[in-house]
Amino acid sequence: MPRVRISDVAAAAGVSISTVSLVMNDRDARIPLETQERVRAAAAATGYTPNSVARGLRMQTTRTIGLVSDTIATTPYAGRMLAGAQDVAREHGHLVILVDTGDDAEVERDAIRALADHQIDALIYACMWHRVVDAPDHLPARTVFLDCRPVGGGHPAVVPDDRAGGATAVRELVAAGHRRIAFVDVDEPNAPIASALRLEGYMEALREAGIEPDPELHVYGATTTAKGGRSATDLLLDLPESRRPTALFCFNDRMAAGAYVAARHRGLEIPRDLSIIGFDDQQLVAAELDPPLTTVALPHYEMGRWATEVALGVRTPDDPGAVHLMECPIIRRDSVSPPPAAGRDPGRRRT
Amino acid sequence: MPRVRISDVAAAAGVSISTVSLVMNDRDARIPLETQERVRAAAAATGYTPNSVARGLRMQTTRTIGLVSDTIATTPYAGRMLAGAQDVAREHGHLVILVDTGDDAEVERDAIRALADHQIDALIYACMWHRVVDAPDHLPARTVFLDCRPVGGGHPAVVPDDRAGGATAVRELVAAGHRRIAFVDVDEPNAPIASALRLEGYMEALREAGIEPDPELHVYGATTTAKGGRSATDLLLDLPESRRPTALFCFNDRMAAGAYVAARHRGLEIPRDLSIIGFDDQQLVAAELDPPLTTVALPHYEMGRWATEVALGVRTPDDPGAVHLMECPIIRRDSVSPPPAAGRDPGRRRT
DNA sequence: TGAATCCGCTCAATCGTTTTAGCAACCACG
DNA sequence: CGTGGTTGCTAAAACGATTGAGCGGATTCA
Repeated sequence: MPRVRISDVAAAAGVSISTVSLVMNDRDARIPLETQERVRAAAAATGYTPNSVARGLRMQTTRTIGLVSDTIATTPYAGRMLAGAQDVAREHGHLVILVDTGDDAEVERDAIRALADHQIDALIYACMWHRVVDAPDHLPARTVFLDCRPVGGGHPAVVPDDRAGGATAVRELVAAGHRRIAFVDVDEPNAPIASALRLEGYMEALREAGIEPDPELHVYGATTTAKGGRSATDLLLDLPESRRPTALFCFNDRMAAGAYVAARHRGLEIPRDLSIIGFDDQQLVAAELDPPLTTVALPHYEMGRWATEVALGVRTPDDPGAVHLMECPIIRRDSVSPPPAAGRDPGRRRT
Repeated sequence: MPRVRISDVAAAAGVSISTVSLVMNDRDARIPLETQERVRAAAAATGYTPNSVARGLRMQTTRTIGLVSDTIATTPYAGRMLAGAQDVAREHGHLVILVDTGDDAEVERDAIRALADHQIDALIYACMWHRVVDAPDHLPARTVFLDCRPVGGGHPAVVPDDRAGGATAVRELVAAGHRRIAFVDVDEPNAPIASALRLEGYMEALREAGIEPDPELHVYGATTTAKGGRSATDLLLDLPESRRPTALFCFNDRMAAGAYVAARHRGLEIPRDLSIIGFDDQQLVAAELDPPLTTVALPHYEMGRWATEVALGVRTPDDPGAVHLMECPIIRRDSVSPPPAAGRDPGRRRT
């Protein structure tokens, strides 16, 4: 059976189409309550709900927002951004049209055009991880960048405060009493921008604590995977005992997982013999590690909310030109403890 | 600046709106090439692309599909289903409007209505994991179920073939020479339907191999997490040596990860002393485990494709009433080997 | 008493397309 | 020269809503 239209309601209520529209959107206070009741009753009886396409054409607003991303929806990393975006959209009666481009520029261009053709009210341009992007030319006026930042600026953007997050992580280790703190970094040809930022935070926190950074303690893995973390950690643990770190700040949780296996292979117990802190708070790895990993969370949900709120115009950035930095909170689990007492054998063998 | 409309193109080309529409959709062969060229040139010059909302109103098809799910997009488990759905949608010029309901029935109802109001061409009702669902009443005619199946039937549905997948896993272990194969199951109050199905497959493969199922080897964890897997595995490894299994088929990869830690705590080496096979092929866990886990993959991507293809009408199910079962392929990594030679000490200590 | 205001509603235009019916000019044919 | 068919295009009616202008009657006010 076909959808019921406003004309059906009008017929049922014995009034004109205009009247139905007026009462449904209560746009005209002059219509007496009795008539209003009649119209509402007819609408309810027929099960009428307005056709959003027709309304979209007339009103020039579709109550939809587009969200293009490289691979957010289809990879397990940043889904919480979507949750934030969707929640805000729902709260304001909007729907979100999602396109994952798989990082293909042509797909992306086509997608943005298709979205514009569909008259989306706003566009969110999102990345899976913090990047600075060379954004396409013809973006809608209402575009906001999520977890990335356009080279030229010109649109609101929100990214995690990786620098501050790095500092937070290192401060946590300092507070536990560590002085020899390593940074397990990544050495990819195009390392993520977060790498440099977290390093800055690391340096900052060391400086704050009056610790002289030891270049020897800044090591690199080839990739951001467990494998990369493991090989980098091996470098550290190969150091003579006195120069070895007592704590590791790993670029991310996966690398931290690799650090766990490197430590375990030498019979080191975490956190007794070695404290480890990660970054990202990836549930599947951080929470499942043994012991569960203390880490700094990427505020994906909050960033998704922020971006959508400004896209919808319900929030205005303090400084519309600037990139909004979102705080990365620390998630305390069980991989950090005070360093082994100086001079004590860190324990070659498990009991 | 406002969008360019078809009337702008018509003016630029010096023809009527009808003509422009006709050539853009090449709907009338009678228009001479010369005029066609002129129109196309004008369209290109002005940068015209048709307004999909207006077209949607006129054509009664919006070239969008709705995808409602419990929490697919926002959790790291089943994102590949989205990838499959999106790829098919894109291949056919469609956009997908995504709503994660967070399993809230009211949100779900509202979302389905909102999608219907937006005149989606088809609806995909998806779940994060294989379930049989009590689907809402007023679903669009074109609805297909993805990774779940409506109690009453009535719509096409696709789910993984968990039974066959379970059999595949166990056959792999049998082929490696194992005879004492345990099933590390889950004992949640409402255990996933996949649990019973994979058990069936387990039984089937044992029977096939002429192995008498040993009830002692069917153990339960409290949850589908690593913790659950670990405690269930402990039960198995507490068994006297002669009754202990040489291989574990774990309900999923996370439980398999738990089995790894249980084994490691007893100094058992995988796969030398104990073979382990998982289910789901969750990248973040299966591939990162040490050694990488052999597992049976959930065909998320293919299911997403299938569902979307039938939703779009480009594929017709062989039996439209039946639930389509999608094959679960085995992913061989390094956690399965032949059992330790009979009588040999399985090795209490690492070398 | 005449003008102004209010009441309760409806008319008709509009949003930007697609598509059917058909007009005017021309040609061919008997 | 009338008829019929083609060619090249256009007018106008949808699609389903929203909304400003307006209409006829009753009431109020000067």
